[in-house]
Amino acid sequence: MKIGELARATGTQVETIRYYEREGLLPETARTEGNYRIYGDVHVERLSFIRHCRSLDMTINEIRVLLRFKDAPAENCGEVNALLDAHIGHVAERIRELRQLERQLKGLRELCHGMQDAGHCGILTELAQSARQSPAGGSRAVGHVDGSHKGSRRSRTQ
Amino acid sequence: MKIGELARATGTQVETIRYYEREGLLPETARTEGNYRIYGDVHVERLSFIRHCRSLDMTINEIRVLLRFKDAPAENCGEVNALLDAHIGHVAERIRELRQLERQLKGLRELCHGMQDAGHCGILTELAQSARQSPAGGSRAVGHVDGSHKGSRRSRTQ
DNA sequence: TAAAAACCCTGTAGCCACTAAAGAGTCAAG
DNA sequence: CTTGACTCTTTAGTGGCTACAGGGTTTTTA
Repeated sequence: MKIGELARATGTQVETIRYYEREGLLPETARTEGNYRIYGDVHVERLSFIRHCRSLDMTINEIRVLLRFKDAPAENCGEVNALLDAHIGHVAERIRELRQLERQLKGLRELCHGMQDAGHCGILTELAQSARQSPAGGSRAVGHVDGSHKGSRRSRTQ
Repeated sequence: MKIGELARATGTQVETIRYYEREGLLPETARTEGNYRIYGDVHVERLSFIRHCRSLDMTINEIRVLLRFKDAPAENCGEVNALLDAHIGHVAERIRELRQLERQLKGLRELCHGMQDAGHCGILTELAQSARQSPAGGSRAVGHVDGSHKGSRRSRTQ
């Protein structure tokens, strides 16, 4: 099959497939005479694996590690468990951070309900105070979970 | 004061201050004879405002809107409330997504507790299945809240 | 059979909010 | 007068794609 078919079979964009190849997640394939990439079932499975991992918000590097184990099935999979545990930890931590952030934002929102002039708006006044400990973007945790933007993008493009 | 002092006064990196100037969040300031930027208390307040907003995970564009209202205090602040409500909505939505993600990851983790060989690891096997509806990176919501990576960075650099 | 449409190729630039680094200039202390 | 701390501008990098531009190839349609 050609790249477009693989894209349709896995719900991936064509450019993304070529990107994964550049990144070494997918192998370089054979080409047709006209220089088109040719894929088979093995590629569908591998790309599904990658996309499934991405839907679980793993990074490309995390996926690289998992693929190494997939490619060497005799190895012990303890490291797979460790990677997953770490990832779960990061997600849990990000949830804690966002909950804290939500509390702060709601507290801020309480400061202005009316439609008065911006010069007396409690929100703007409060925000102008020197920032205290910043819990969301500025905490000191180890995780690698994103801030509050950028999630759920595919919806807008697909 | 010079840029380094402003940086210390607000807990911001020097490069970030210059970046905000380029982006138009901070005004271009007067310079010394030696071409050094000079700042005053007004800049400390404005930069504190910006950093406080960033610590609440607002985007540069959202902050731009808030600054417009700060700069025009006679305007009605209803739009400030609307912006904040939208932001709270995005954060709440990202929390829901991450909770769902956490459930999925824990379910996956249940599939392998032992230290068997990777060829029989339930996790790798499951991940190789065709991806179903992806709830985290692939949902179709409107929010702009990040995935599970990249949060809490300042810790590692400061 | 020829034209049009659909598909594919490579390479490059953009997104966001910074961060880092190169290479040069300025200034204060010893 | 040298050292070192500070500052300047410009450029490139981060992640995970996405979106062109400018071509070539294949398939469909008239």
